[in-house]
Amino acid sequence: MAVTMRDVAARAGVTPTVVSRVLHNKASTVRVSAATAERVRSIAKEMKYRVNVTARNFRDQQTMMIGILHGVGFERQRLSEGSRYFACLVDGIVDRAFHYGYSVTFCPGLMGENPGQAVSDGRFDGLIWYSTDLTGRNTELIQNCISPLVVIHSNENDFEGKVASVICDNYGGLSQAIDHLVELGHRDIGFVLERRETFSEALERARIFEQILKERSLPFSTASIIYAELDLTGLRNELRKTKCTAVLASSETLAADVLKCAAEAGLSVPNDISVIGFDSTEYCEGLTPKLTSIYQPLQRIGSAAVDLLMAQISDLPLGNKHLVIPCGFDIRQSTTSNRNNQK
Amino acid sequence: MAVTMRDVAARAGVTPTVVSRVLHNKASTVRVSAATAERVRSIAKEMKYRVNVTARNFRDQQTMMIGILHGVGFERQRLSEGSRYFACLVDGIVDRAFHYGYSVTFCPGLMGENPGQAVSDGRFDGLIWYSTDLTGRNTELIQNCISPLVVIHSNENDFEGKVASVICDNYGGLSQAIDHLVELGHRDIGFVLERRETFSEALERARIFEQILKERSLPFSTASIIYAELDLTGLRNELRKTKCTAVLASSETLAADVLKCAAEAGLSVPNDISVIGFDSTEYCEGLTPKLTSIYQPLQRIGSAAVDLLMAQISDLPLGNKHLVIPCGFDIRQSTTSNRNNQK
DNA sequence: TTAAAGTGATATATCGGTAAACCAAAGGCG
DNA sequence: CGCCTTTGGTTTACCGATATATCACTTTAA
Repeated sequence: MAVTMRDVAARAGVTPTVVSRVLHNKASTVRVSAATAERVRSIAKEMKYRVNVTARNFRDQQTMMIGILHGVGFERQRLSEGSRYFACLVDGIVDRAFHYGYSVTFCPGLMGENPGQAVSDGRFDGLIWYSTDLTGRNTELIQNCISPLVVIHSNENDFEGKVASVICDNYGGLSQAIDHLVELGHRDIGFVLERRETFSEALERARIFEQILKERSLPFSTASIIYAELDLTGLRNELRKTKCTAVLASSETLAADVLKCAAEAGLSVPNDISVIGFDSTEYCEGLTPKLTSIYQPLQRIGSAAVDLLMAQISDLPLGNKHLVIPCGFDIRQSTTSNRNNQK
Repeated sequence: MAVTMRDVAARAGVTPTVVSRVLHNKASTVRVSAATAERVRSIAKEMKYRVNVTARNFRDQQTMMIGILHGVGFERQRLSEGSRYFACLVDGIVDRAFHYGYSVTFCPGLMGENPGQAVSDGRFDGLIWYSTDLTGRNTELIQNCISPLVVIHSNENDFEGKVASVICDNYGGLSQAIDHLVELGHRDIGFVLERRETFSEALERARIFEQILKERSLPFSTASIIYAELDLTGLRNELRKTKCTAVLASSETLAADVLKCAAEAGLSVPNDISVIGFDSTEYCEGLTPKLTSIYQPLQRIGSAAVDLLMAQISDLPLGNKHLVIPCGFDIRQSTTSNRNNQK
């Protein structure tokens, strides 16, 4: 059906080997006359020859394919934010992989299996494991994986340093936010968390929040963590009675809820209370007041993971196999009001 | 490195052919003694043999891989909604493809190229083209594509009926919403659109909205389309002066804006004005009042596309190659207030 | 007793590309 | 003139799985 290298070779009156050499510029190592090369090239073009990628990959014992392991349906949990997280991460991964000539494939079904299996099955050259659940059995599977693997996560688990990983610098991000507030004169700072929160990342952030307050010798008590129920009445009351003059919210939508409740409670943002969110999408710009936010550069996290993976696949010496990507911080109106807001 | 069929065969004292037969239950067509079969099976298991997928695919001249063609960075446009659209669609596609034993791969770089190329290159067995931009050159490329291809889109372009496609029944969805409003006694119904909207789907919905109103002999004028700027002041005024007693918003976030502006304008929802959004995520549940919404069953759209594609790949006769997936409609408080709200 | 039918396995060829080894002819040099 | 080197190729083998053809050896039927 398709035009093969043999077809081109026949028409050019040479052997497939010559065609292969010409078409991949191996002329530097092996000798092909300029005339022959030109002839082969033009015939190949004329016949619209294209390499059969599967054939080459088979021969080279590679796949030029990266697998993304992730849980099934995780994006249904927190639809909007999870989806964005997913989409941006994938965007970063796909983009960078493409740059290396690699494609990216999904394999949700493989989650929970031995992750290296898919690689040794010849499906992928390497894997990116992306999940918020890095506990129990998963930890074990990941640690024992002998295939090229990079884990993208957010918690402290470092798999005894064995597994390459990309994490986001929540500590740095929160530090920036808190320092920003302190500079503005705040001392009583709260953290808003959803009561139903099982999302480990939010809990992790709350933990780090506490740590930083203590490091800065800022007041921390049980009252520093404010819980929001699905029904926002409670949050409204909490805000009304809290002595915090600034709060961080564990997510963007939660921050939006805080803004809403503050307004309902008759509190002016940022004059009565300053608010900082997590994740800085255009959504922040649409809120009133515009929301100051810490954010994770998701695309960069994705591309960094690919870089780490490629180093493993190519057996390059990789300097640091545990990348910590700094968080971004966008200052907007919810902490600075009518001063200039950056960006 | 990896255990091959030859290794297993050698240990079992048979030829690779026998191993192949045993491991794929071809015993029905070819004869293998029960004893040999058992021996081979246990040795294969003991040696942890797994087929080399690339090798088999090469031999069978297939890839067991579906490619998703989509624009680069489209999800940056309307971050939250685009991401969700993307994530859910992909979820549906991946899930269903997996069910057929297929994997799904991204190839953003191929958008704009001849889509069939990737298939004839032996990269994929078929393609799903997913884009809001199905105009101009893309139309031509799609029409001339000879490879298995399914297009997921929303506009009327049917490519002369040549190309298999999945579209969402915007007409049906909007009809339900409008009929729902009419049943509640509304006659003056508006459609809220972002002024900056280039998102063809929203424009398409506005067009259908107009059509349905006319079919129902409901009043339609230029005032029936309400434009929202990024700054919501205008929208607030529009709502204040509109004579519409109900509005549809072209997206979920826009509907949220409408709720907000209505509140600011002193209008009670749904008593003074009823609001219906597009897309029904948990976000709708979090709004006050909870938002009645039309929605696209994105996962289903994705899986339907895979079904169509598989039929083409397997050369099965496919009954209808133009699937229209019905929209869902969730009635909540923003149209019915304190009556029972479904689900 | 012998040909036909059945059983259980082997040998071969192939998918397309390419590295490695090999080789014929032309040119260079003492 | 004979030997060595360079040039420009060709031959061969292989990656792993598997369909197809083939082949010994039984068993059965006439």
